[in-house]
Amino acid sequence: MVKATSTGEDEREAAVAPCCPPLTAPDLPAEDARTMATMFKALGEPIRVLLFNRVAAHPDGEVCVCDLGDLGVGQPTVSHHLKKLRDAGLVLSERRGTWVYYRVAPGVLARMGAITR
Amino acid sequence: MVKATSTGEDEREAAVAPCCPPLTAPDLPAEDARTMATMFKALGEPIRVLLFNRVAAHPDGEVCVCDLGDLGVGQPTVSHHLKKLRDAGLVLSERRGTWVYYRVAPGVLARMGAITR
DNA sequence: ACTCTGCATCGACAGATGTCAATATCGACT
DNA sequence: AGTCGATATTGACATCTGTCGATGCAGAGT
Repeated sequence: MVKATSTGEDEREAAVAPCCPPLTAPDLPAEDARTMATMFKALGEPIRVLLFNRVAAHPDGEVCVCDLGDLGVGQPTVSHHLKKLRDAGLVLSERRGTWVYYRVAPGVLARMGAITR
Repeated sequence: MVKATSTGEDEREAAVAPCCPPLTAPDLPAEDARTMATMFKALGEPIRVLLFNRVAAHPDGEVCVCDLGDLGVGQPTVSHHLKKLRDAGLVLSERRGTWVYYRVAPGVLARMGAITR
């Protein structure tokens, strides 16, 4: 039932919605600029880039948080960054028993690929 | 002679360099993560997305700063954001007489397109 | 030399952000 | 119920960031 860990309900960060003409098309609307900035901002941190990479590159399409410990920061910090990625709409999380799994939100990779198209 | 307005010489922001396997490839090196985060961070602001779009989408391949005034913030703020884009290696600037022109730095669009490849 | 115009820089300030230690929460298992 | 392990949340702190007004500076034109 993939409940997307409703944690970020009080975080109005304008998640990464349907979204956006290419960055190189004329007259990008201000609203699209905000949407794109939300996505870029979420990835504007080395640790979050690494986290997203671990999630996106995993063969199973998802990663257990318990496998994300070796990034040089503490557990609360990892959790904090995962929340940022969630609030930006880049990843979804699901609790299964003791562990929590993260996956890339649908459409995100496609939208990234469309940035320069 | 495109001098790239040497203003950002004291800003060690690790510009966007050659750079990087796709975000979706396994085991992204931490250094590449830092490089990519630099790029994302620079675009993690609505006004900078708009500025970059104005530059990237312009038919002449460059834009005069004098044509970037209608973004809802003051002139010093526009200048500040342009500097961020410069320091991140996303754009180059050149003074010609009274005006300053910005263009997308070579290779930047290609690297953006390669993010999901 | 003086003035004007375009853009960059400086100084200040409020608000956002990354980090950690401490604590809470949620499941699983006795 | 009670404990334990895995994540999330809270509170505090230092640092970073966006914005503005004021100022500096370079080129053009008089």
